[in-house]
This record gives sequence, structure tokens and C-alpha cells, in this order.
Amino acid sequence: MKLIDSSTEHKILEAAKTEFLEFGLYGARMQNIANRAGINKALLHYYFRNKEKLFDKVFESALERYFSNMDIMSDNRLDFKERVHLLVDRFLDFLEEYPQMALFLIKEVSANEALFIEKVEKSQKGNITLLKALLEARDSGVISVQDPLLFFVQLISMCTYPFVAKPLFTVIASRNGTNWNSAAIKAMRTSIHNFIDHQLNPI
Amino acid sequence: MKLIDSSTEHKILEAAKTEFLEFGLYGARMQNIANRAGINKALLHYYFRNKEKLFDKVFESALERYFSNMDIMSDNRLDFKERVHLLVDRFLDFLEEYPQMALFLIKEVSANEALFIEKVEKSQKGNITLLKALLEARDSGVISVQDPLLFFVQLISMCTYPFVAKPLFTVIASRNGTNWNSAAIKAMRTSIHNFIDHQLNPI
DNA sequence: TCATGGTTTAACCAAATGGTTAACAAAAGT
DNA sequence: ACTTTTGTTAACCATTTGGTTAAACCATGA
Repeated sequence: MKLIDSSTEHKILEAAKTEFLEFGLYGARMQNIANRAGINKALLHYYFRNKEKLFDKVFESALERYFSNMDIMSDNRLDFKERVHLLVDRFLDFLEEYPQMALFLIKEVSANEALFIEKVEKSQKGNITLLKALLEARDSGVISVQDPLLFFVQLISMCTYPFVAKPLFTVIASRNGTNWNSAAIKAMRTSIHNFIDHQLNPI
Repeated sequence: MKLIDSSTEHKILEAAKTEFLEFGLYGARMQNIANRAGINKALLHYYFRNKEKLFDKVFESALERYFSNMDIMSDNRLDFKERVHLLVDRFLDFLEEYPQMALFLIKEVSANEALFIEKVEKSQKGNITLLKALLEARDSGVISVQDPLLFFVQLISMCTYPFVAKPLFTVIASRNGTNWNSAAIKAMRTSIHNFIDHQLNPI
């Protein structure tokens, strides 16, 4: 049947995701998205009134995916410190699967902070964030950490920036006879886990 | 005199720098640059044939400034570890002064890796990089570090990402009753110095 | 079978934008 | 003085691009 068949909509969203992830809101071209989806450009506007609306959908789902990694922090069956380790693993898996995601989010958040705030309220509703969990765990004496915000920022930085600046690190590494490859990223993983162990001290 | 008076060229470069840093190569508008510089748009093309050439100049000087921070690594009067500490301080000063710089460089490097490689060859000629210094120091037994490349990546990540993702951290922090402000960045500084002390062990 | 309404397209439009041209103004050279 | 070179401008041009329109297509229910 034709009515409920939203395969076109799906194709469009996939194409838009690819294009927006690569070129961002302003760099992306509606014509390219139409081409990728194998449809006419006018059809884009039929399904998603305009570029911003379409971008909105992609951005929202990207954000949701990003923050969904933090769900694990509310799993009370696990030891707190264990949760942080698992979160980092999930987060790194996520970034390895979508290497462009980090830079995409940063670019768009910087370009339109207001939209980000709005979306965060929406997609994060009910979810607990890592920072919130850290603050609560410290306040309730579950864990000892000297500065939760600083720990949070450094942890996220060590996880994310290597992917954000991958081209830069790749070039610099290769110019010095080493390689910033997946083996190096594996080493990075264990190093980050060490960092967690050193900074979070159970009481 | 008129001939040698290149104040117009300087005004253009300043205006271009501001515009490009904020909007990047594609987001920047030649008309805006002309307005900022208080001149006619055609004059831009008179001084710098086209947008890319103008961008090139700005990008090159940004890169040069970025890498010039590493000069200190070749100052043999100082203890090696001390050099790294100083380098980080200089680097953080630099990023505090030009907070948009990091994201700007990352964006443009990702968008045009080839241009970056070309520019690096040029601006880095003769300069020693941090990574190279680390590798050499380890090989010559000056210092012990378990994985120079990893140390390098994590150090740069901890220094840079907080500035790259400043809007993100600011929003998340404020939503949790804390503040990602200059005081927090000061705390970050000392934490990074601790990181260096733990990772680099003089022999 | 044919009228209906959701789906898809080709052709078109208006605005934005990088770049050009021709003319003019100001210095510098002679 | 006057000619040549350099600096500057307003008006214009070609292309790109997001968005619109009117017509065609096609599955379905009467």
C-alpha cells in the first residue's frame, strides 16, 4: 500500500543525516540530499517544509543518541564506579561508530547555542547526566572526587577530542613516524580507565 | 604617502580574521568583511584576488600562531619536563586569548585536510613539535614515558577540548548548579600540570 | 471505471553571493 | 603640467541555492 509507506521519508532522513554530518547545516545542500535519497528536490519540501525543519530532525536524533549513552548511570544495580567505566566504554564505542558525530555536534552547538539548549531540555528529560550523577554520588558520600565538574570535563575531553581532531592527530603522528590508528585508540581506552580509577575513590 | 601605506590591507586582514574565525570559510561573507573593514567589496578582490586567497592568509597566520607555541621545546637551557610545563602554560594562555581559535582550526582542517598538510609543512619548517620532542627525549633516555603519542594526544585533548566545547560545558554545568568559568579553568591548569608530573618521569 | 487524495516531478522564481567592469580619484614619476 | 600607476567605488553579472507551483502519477474505495 502507498499511504502508510513512509520509506521515502526514511530515505530522506538517512540521506539528510549523511549530508548534514559531513557538511553541517550551512554546508549541506538540499539538492545533494535529494540526490542521495534518489528523489526530486521538491519532495524534500513536501515531507519537511524547509531545510531547518529537516536539520532539526537530524540534529535532534543525533543529540538523543549522544545523551542516551548516559542512561547507564541510572542503573542502580551496578557499583557507581563500575557505571562510569561502562559509560566510557559505551561512549567510545559510539564515537568509533560515528566518528564525525562529535565534531558535528560541537559545530552546530557553537553555531546555534539556543537551539541546543532547547533540544537538551527535550531529549534529556528524565535522563540523568554524568555530571549530575557525579555530584549526587559525591554529596551522598558514595564516592570521593576532588572536583566533579573538572573530572567530568577532563573525562569527556579525553574521550571526545581524539575523534574531533582526528585529522590533525593523524597528520602530526605520521609526520613523526608513528600512527594514530585503531590500535592507538585501544591504548587510549585503557588509559582513560586508569584515569577514572585514579580520580574516583570509593569511600 | 599612499604607495607604502598598506593600512587598508591591514584593515582587511583584521576584518577577515574576525569574520572567518566566527563563521569559517563557507559561512563568512565577503560583504561582511568589506563592511567590517569599512571599504567597498571590490576592494577585497583588488587586494586578495578571491575569497580563498584571503582565507588562506588568515588560516596561515592562525596556524603559525598555533604552532609557534611549541618553539619553547627547543630551548635547551631548560629542563625537559620544565619545557613541557611551560608549553602547556603558553598554550592555555593562547587559547584563553583566542577561544574560537581551536574550533576554527579543527573545522577548517577537517574540511580541507590537504590544505592543512601543505600549510603545516610551510609554517612548521624548522620548528620542533611537541610530539617530536617527546619521542626524541624518550629515545635519548632523557625522560621515561610509557607511550609518547598517547601522552601527546591526551595532553592536547585536555588543553583544547574545554575551549572547543565551551558552549556545551557551560550549558551542562549551569543545568547542574555549577559553573564552567575562568575559576574552573584555573583549576584545570593545575590539574593538567599534575597530569604531566605523573606521566613524565625523569630518569 | 472513475473520482479522490496522497505522492512525485519538471519547470520556475527570488534572493543571496562571489566576482567583474568601467569609471573616477589620488599619488608618483617625468 | 601631464602622463602613468595605484587605489577605490557604484553598478552590474552569473551562478548557486532554498523554496514554490502546477501538473502528472498512481493506489484505492465507491
